[in-house]
Amino acid sequence: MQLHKRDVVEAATGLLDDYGIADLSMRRLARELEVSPGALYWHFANKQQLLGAVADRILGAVQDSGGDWQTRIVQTCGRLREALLSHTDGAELVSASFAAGQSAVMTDLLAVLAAAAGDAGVPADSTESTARTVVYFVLGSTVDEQSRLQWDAAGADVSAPVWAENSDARFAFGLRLLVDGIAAHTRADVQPSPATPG
Amino acid sequence: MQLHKRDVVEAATGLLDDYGIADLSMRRLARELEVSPGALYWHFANKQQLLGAVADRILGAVQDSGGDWQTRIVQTCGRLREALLSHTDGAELVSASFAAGQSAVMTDLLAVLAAAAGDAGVPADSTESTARTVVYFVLGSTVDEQSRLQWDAAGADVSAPVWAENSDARFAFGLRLLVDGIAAHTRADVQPSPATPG
DNA sequence: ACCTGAACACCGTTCAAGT
DNA sequence: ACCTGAACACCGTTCAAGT
Repeated sequence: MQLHKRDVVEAATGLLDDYGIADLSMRRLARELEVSPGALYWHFANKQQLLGAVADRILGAVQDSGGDWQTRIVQTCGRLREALLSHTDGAELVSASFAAGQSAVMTDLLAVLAAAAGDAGVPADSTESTARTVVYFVLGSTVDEQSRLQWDAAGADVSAPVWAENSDARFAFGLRLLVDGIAAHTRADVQPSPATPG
Repeated sequence: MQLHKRDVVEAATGLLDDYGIADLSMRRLARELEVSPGALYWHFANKQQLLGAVADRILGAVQDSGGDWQTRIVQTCGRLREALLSHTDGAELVSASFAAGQSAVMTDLLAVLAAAAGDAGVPADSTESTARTVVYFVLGSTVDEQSRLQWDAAGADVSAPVWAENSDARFAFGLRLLVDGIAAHTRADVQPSPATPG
């Protein structure tokens, strides 16, 4: 029967979960779907685009939450991290798709974070920089965390749980640094930086 | 004559500068050096390790600077960014090597930033998280900036200089957010976060 | 000690030709 | 419209054998 975009993305996600990003190749995916490699190129222009679709599938459940700007940022980032951690190499895949500009959901998330920054009082011409800074942190730290996690799982290291227990706290700390930075940059009564004129 | 590690790294850097990371393959590098592909594996265990050596070459000029903690962070990050931008796909290569734990210089930089955070008054058990958060920002934003830069250079887009003029400011803004966050987290007279007890 | 030659087991992508 | 078959131009890595 006919091959549909959704089947391809689903199979790709399965391959990712079971074998990791290194084994997620167009040829292997085609084999899994029992089609020829060329068939995939009828549905997707190239591998990057297909990976972008997988990224968006992974990020499906991450939407805007209510509350004040701090809550919105913290919740969005927390959900983003959870989504990445729930798939093998999820952080690496989404990170690459984001860098390649192939994830529509990441673009949406950027807008959500920028809006929160706006509500915090960040000047309009800096809300996107703010949002990107937050995203760089979440992606960077989660890639790190996940590579350690998976390395430990493979090696069956005894000291693994120690790392794992700290990773929540590490993430929360970095995120708070950013939220506090946004808050500081926004309060008129605090001079944010010695070099700032006015 | 004999092939030395340094010659290999130098040739790899040349290939990177001239053709980008996608064309920096072990086989192509071997061809450039007029040796067989297998020869490279006498000097380097694998491609990751070789890329790590290239990363460290790129980062050679980034050391610690004097001054107070804010100056040290800002200068270190500025030099890091400059080093990355001065090689084709430099940010992407160093980012990958950092994630793979193959860059000794990035480890040193992390220590420099952690020390600066300590001087700022960040508790000892959080200086590394702080340093990593800063590094995630520099790598993430510079990967972004460089991909836009190189895309514009390839397309000869007229609106390219507009982006370029803003990228210094965008980088400075994100970095200030982090520095302000560190400062806020450190001053006893400012309650960093509503949820913080004590 | 250092390198060659040749192999192994793969890649992404294209495209004429088929149904 | 959708897919096959086969090709093109590559990869990273290993390893017996040579010098």
